[in-house]
Amino acid sequence: MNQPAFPRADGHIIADDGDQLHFCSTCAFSQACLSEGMDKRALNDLHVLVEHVGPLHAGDHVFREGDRFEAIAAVRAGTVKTYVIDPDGREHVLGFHLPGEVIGLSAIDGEHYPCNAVALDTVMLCRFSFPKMAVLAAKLPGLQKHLFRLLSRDIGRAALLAGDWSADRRMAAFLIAFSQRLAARGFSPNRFQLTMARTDIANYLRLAPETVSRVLRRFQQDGFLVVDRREVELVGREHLEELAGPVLRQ
Amino acid sequence: MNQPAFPRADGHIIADDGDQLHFCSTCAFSQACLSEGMDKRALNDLHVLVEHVGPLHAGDHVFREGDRFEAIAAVRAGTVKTYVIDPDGREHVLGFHLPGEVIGLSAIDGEHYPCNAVALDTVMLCRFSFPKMAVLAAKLPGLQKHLFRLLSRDIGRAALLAGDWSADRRMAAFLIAFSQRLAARGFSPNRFQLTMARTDIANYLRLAPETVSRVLRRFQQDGFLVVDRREVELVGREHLEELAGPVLRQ
DNA sequence: CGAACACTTGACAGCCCTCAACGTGAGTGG
DNA sequence: CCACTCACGTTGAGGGCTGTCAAGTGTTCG
Repeated sequence: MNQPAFPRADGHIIADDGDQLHFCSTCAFSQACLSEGMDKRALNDLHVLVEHVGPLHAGDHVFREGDRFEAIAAVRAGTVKTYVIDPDGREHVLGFHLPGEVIGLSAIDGEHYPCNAVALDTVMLCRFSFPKMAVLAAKLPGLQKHLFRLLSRDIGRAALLAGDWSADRRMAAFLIAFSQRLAARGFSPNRFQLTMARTDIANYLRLAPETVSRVLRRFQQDGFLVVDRREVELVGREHLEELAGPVLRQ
Repeated sequence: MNQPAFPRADGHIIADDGDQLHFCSTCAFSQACLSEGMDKRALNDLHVLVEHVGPLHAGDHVFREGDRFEAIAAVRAGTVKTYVIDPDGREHVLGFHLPGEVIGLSAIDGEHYPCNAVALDTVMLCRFSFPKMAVLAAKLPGLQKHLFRLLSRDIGRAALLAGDWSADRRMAAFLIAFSQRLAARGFSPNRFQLTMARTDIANYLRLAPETVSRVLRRFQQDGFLVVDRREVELVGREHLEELAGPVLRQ
């Protein structure tokens, strides 16, 4: 029996709400814990740490730069953008976080969050006190290993888009990576909604919004992509993958 | 009594060699362990994991992309460069690792190292089996916490140079960050040797080698810097820090 | 001493940013 | 229902930063 803890977010990507005895199926931790053969008691230890948060609405902040770091959170539904504002007032987008992904990891080293996290649409979160989770990780090798891997993965991910790639390659890499992450959660890989504004994509890819617009138009003219406002369809996926290959190292 | 396990690397930055009972004073782990009040037995547990490696010479690889991941390593002396080669044969430098810093963390998520690591000069390492270290981390909360922080720190560091900064800002940020890291290990902050080639700096900063050369020349003309081959002196440190500020978020 | 390599310097071009104007769609209030 | 507003997105013109290409200089090492 599934007893939602919060109202369902209409029209937004969400898998399930979990309940008192089960984790959300898309939870960043459930897989790790189940596959590591945790016993029921151990699983329950982790489960009681979960604090469901939400729904947050577009523009609501999950945390702000400088807030005291206490918890990491797994996105359960919606999209979260992490960003910083530089001294000139320019926004730098650090990442977009989809259901099943974890935010707040970069705050572990320090007392405070080093960036802002804002909901781009209706967002539901599973919040975990990090100190408590660390204590539990010492008792559950599977959980510890999973945390290490999550952290390690983000190091590699951050290095990805850091290369000096052309606007075309960066845009293609963004689309392919977004598609792959959606597919991993069971959503359609070739037709999906971009939940963020062009400006956000631009600030993430280190491009001007105008350049994002122009590249998307050219992709469409060349027949790789169909764009309708924020909805995209990857028609010529092979070509996009070829462009993205060097960036994503695939 | 200090009984070196390996010949000292002449002329290269090195603090001490550690011995059977003590860690190297610059070791990435010793601080954490000591400050967490580990008992002697615990400290010894960690100590027996250490495997001293070296000396490696310029051009020797610590590991190569695709090698099976087994261990992380703390640099004890010298400089290690991590890099990947893209399909077009271009080299992308992911980072430079100075004494006291740890390499291999990005490999934790996966069976194999995702990049190459090569010695730029004479390098000494302390090698730690990661599986064994993880087991120990479950017993030593201080060690676990330290590992989490090391990983978290690298996420933030990777995001730093990812921004779209001018060549001047990137170069200044590189110099200031390098200086700060040297200073943290007790070396001179304002006069030091760049242990890597201009091309390496360029591949790290996503610039052409010619641009690196031109920016350094201009910095010198403007009186912020004195450059003699690979030796640099930060004369106008304030101005460099001002340039680097937005990049380093300081 | 010669060769290979690292580095520097200059000329030129191209990618992408900036600036500006316009189009478009969603939400709002009359 | 419609006009209005405003944010978002698109399109065009022009320029600047930095990459590319080429040549020359300096240094190291066999």
